[in-house]
Amino acid sequence: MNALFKALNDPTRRAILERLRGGPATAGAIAEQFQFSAPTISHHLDLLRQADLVTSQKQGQFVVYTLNMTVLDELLGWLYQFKS
Amino acid sequence: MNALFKALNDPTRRAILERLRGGPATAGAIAEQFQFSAPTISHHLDLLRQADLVTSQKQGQFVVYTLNMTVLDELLGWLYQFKS
DNA sequence: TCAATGATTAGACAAATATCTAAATAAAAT
DNA sequence: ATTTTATTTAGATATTTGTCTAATCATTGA
Repeated sequence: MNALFKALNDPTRRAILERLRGGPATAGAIAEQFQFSAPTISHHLDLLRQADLVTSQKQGQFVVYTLNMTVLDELLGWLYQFKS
Repeated sequence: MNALFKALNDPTRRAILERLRGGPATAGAIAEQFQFSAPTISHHLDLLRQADLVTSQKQGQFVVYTLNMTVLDELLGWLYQFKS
């Protein structure tokens, strides 16, 4: 839960998640979208993976990142306790 | 949105929100629940208020904090874009 | 085999964060 | 009036965080 909130507490990482809503993408393709350096984006992707918000598969020299929606259920569950 | 995620990115603040689920409470009553100093809790309450997750009313020398659930809808809305 | 490409790791640094103690403010009680 | 109680503000400090450049690793292509 800590890693989840931590991962979401950054606009760049949230933008990456929104980008992945449109389908999986390589680290490089994701990085192109932002003004930050590739290592910076790589670090953001690492934090997203630590939170289990994304998964990564190596395909040749590329690394493909995919959104993992299941962990969001945990968050939704936490939020729903406040709705009532 | 930034202030919201920032406010949620701390276990103490999340515990404060859960505490307020049981009803409004004074700053002192909230602080008693934790090992941190009163100023520290006051600061956490300030961040929660900045995110509009709580409201505060002064009652005599006390300050009563109340959970504000409406802002959570914004968060739920953001999350739901990923559910489908 | 060697060079190029995609990505991560390592290390540095400035900015933000969580905490504390001490001081200030404000209301209540003596 | 003075003291006590509730809370916040101010200032300090150690830790965490986001970013960068340089270096490394791994795969592909010449």
